Amino acid sequence: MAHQHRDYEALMRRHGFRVTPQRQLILDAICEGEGHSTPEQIYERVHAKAPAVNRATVYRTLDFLHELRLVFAADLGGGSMVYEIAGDKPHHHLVCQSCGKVEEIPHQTVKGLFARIGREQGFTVKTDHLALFGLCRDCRGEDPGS
Amino acid sequence: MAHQHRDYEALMRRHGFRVTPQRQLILDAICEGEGHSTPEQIYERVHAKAPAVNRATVYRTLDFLHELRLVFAADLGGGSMVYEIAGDKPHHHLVCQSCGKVEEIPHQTVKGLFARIGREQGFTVKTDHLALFGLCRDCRGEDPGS
DNA sequence: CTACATGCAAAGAGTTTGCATCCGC
DNA sequence: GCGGATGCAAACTCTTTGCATGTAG
Repeated sequence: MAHQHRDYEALMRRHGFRVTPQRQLILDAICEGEGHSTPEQIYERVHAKAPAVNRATVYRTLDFLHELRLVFAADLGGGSMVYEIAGDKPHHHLVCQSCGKVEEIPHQTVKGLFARIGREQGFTVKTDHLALFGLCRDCRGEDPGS
Repeated sequence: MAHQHRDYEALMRRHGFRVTPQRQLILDAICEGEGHSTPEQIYERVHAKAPAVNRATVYRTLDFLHELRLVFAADLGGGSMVYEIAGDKPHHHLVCQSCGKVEEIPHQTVKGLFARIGREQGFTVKTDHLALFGLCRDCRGEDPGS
């Protein structure tokens, strides 16, 4: 299926897990998303190709892929977690509370903070997708009271 | 009821809202928590004093108090939001994924990042309680594969 | 052939909503 | 007394779980 990332099949097998069609379909669906996908979106993409696949399998597989570090998981506050294919450098998100727009923060910007926390508090930050909420360039200034 | 924070009654009335016994009880319960409380914990504290108060009222009131900025809300990943009385300087949290311990990050540590994001990306961060997940001093080094 | 993975259906947690009643102002 | 606030119960969303069946290795 030519995923852009490295040999996920070998990774699964090396850890003693099986490579099933469902796992491949779900991984494909995450890649198709080009960005963040909710479990429901992933389920729908998979379901379009393979109607027999169950929601529970999607949830179980997303946990599984996240544990194998094949996907990133983030809570962008939309009610569901969102998942994204791993492999590129980590990046983080700014979520506008007014218009809902999501923009990225380069890891470079955040790196210093994580390092400082490691140094000063002895805590290793493992958040792979940080989400910060606030007002984007277009919406700030429009939101007086709230 | 001598809350440590400023005149919440006037604030509510100024915005055209009513000061009800439920709202006072819920505010009290948040203060008693001394830290983060889930809606359920708050409900239980209120319910002990006033069994007639309903869960729905707790949820509605927490939203209400958050909108008035009388309480902070944070998602520490425990399944429920957590609420804390506002008024002190903002602070943020490190949540250990191994032992569950929660420690604080001084706002000072995070401030630089928020400022940088405002400067470089034109985005005003409004996250009042940031939560970062990872491994605390005691747990790092213990967690090889995962 | 055996243990891991899946499908199904049901349960579970946390939260929200419609509507009649209540009560603060 | 008017309109916001509450209680109640039901619904709703997202996710998890038990168990029988299926299948990868």
